[in-house]
Amino acid sequence: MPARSAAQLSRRIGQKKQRLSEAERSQSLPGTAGTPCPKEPHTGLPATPGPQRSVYFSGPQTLPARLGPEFFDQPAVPLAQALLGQVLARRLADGTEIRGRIVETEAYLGPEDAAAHSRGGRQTLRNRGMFMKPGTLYVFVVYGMHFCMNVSSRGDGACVLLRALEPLGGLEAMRQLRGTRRRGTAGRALKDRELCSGPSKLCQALAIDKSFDQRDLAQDEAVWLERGPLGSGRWAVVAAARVGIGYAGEWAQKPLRFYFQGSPWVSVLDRTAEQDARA
DNA sequence: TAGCCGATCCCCT
DNA sequence: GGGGATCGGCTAA
Repeated sequence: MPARSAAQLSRRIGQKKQRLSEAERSQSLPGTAGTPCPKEPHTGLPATPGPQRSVYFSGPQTLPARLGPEFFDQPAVPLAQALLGQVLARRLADGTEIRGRIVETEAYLGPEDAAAHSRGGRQTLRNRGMFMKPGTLYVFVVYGMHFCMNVSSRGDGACVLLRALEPLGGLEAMRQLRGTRRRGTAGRALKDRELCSGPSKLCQALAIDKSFDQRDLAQDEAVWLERGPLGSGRWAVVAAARVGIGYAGEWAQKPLRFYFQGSPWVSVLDRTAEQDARA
């Protein structure tokens, strides 16, 4: 199967990625508590101490860093690049807030893109979120058991897949959420690097499931995007082939995956693309 | 560390 | 009925 061999090749490349030094660990941001949502998962952890309300839902004195609809209203490629360095935030039912900096994305361009679920202009019940307004989430099930999270961009059927995060806050909640669905691995704590280094891993770590499909990232109270303190300015960005789409012919080779060069949090490295980026 | 491969089931044709 | 934007355990070296 071409897709499988491409994925395996990509994984081989990724397994060479550099070790994460302890010094590179990011410190957790202070958590905040908010209004629980009845159907949201609980981590079982006590809500982190701090202000009772998130700054994003508090009084007018606080200046929200939340990214609004205008941020998402750009084509898939620039949006995929602009998302790098921004912070994805999630508030669980028990008030625990989880944050991660986006370090890897993939652009899916719409009907002309043979790798996109919207290829050929096909619009189904499943992929409706791809055709909704920029900033709408498109969450789908892959391989029958994993979720992947996309953000729709400008352009019908175009979107950006979020592939990896650098965990910033709520790491213990992430670890717990990631641990609940793993088979036969009770006892082994996941390393920080294993929490969000993949599209389905980050969905697990942030408790993102199908119920988040078609939500508005610019409006939702349980998941939102914050402007990263550093943006993507201090990192070189690698443009590489997308992962796991070997079936897509020439589209499989197009450099529509973007990640921070040298980031230990990226899911799959592409050394060739990195050399091209340096040249 | 590299490579192999099974799990699992939704959604589309 | 079959494919799939993944993950992680197992084995060999």
